[in-house]
Amino acid sequence: MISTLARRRRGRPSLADPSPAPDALCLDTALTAFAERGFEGVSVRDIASACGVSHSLLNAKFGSKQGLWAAAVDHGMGGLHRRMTAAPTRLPAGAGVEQRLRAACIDFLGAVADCPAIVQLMNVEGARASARLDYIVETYFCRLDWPITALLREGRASGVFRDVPVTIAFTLLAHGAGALVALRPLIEAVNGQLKATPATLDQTVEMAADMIVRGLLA
Amino acid sequence: MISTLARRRRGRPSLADPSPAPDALCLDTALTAFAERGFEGVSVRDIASACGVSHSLLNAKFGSKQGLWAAAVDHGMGGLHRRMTAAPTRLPAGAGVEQRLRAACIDFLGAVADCPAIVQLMNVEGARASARLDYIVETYFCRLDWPITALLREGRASGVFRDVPVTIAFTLLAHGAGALVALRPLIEAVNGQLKATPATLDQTVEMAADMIVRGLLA
DNA sequence: CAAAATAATTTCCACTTGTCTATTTTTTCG
DNA sequence: CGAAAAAATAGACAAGTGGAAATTATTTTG
Repeated sequence: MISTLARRRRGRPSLADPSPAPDALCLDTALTAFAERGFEGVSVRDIASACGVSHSLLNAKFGSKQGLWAAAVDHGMGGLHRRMTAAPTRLPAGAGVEQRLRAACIDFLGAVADCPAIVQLMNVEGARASARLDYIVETYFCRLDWPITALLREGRASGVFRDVPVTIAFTLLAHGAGALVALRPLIEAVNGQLKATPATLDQTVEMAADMIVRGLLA
Repeated sequence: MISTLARRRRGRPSLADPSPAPDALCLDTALTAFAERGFEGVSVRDIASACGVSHSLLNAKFGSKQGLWAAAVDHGMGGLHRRMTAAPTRLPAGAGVEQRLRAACIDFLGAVADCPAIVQLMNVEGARASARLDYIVETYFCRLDWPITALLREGRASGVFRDVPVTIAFTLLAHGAGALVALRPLIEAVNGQLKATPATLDQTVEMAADMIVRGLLA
């Protein structure tokens, strides 16, 4: 099944022309659509018209709807992973693991706020077993080598954090605090139609990160 | 829009025959399907054949696909709300708000584990604004009068908990800890294919509830 | 028991879906 | 230039969709 999902782009790379821009637009559009409405709730034609191309082009480029989905997930996951491993917030030298985890959580939630689709996608695909879920997990969650999980392990090993499994702490962060920024339509509706400003969003992110770190302290 | 979603069941109550059982089966099936695959990803025919009736019967009983969705949500929300307000875990007399909140969280997560569809549904519908999201929020989240939110307010007022908005704490519980039991396909895949036993599930629930309560303590 | 009313199914319709096969447009480079 | 190659589009197809009417089965009622 994975091979089916991984096999895409049947055309040829076109040595001279890279032209990555329109592709990225299509993949962003596709990822958002798949994340918000679920795989079966999106049509290739919707995505195509949303970024101004014909549906046949998407099928030609990515082989199938599944191929388009996999390419979109790769695109989004790649961006998130790159951002999470590349730009850690500056901290005073010798900052403890507690302080570093807090900063990493805030970084992570900022990245999710900029691209909520990944969390939304995990919410949608994680609800039931499928070849797509297997693809995501095997491709991106087998080696949970993100900075945050490393910090969780470090803090646990050094006795600063209590003995909480990494999966639990990470899920609380990604799906709990993540929901605060990835499910903004829901949060804003519950909070009474008042749109969240960047300032209140930052405040929310800090509070949520704080709650998680405090919940871990020994 | 709400009137459209709320209007359903055009037939007549049939004075002699209550026959609620098949209806409940259909609504359970529908709720699970809508939660796992999203509104547009489910066909009325799928739901109908899954519970052994014709698709026209569902349309006749609930007016439309939207009506079926609203009825399924009402059914599931009603069940959860009833369970949450009716059966609090027995606690030693004079238990503090911290202990009561921990018990309430565990109760809540147990209810979610028994009916993951509600959390899954909020994950799916909360990702983008829609008439359906408005219906849910206006019908069930305007008055957040669940035991848990009352405890959050009580603990905050009495100074036992820090000054964390109820929305943040509740979201961390419902979507973070909730994901641990509602997104079990994802969690089990990440944890390496080992199916969660009831015992490990209880352990997970307790740890997650513990983390949230600790995160709130002043 | 027939007649009326209700419940449920079958049938139909206009429309959308994914995928495949032409066809047309654009680019490349001798 | 201008032909070969590639990119993009248009069109066709069977399968599936929500909805509503037509039809059959079942129950209620006088």
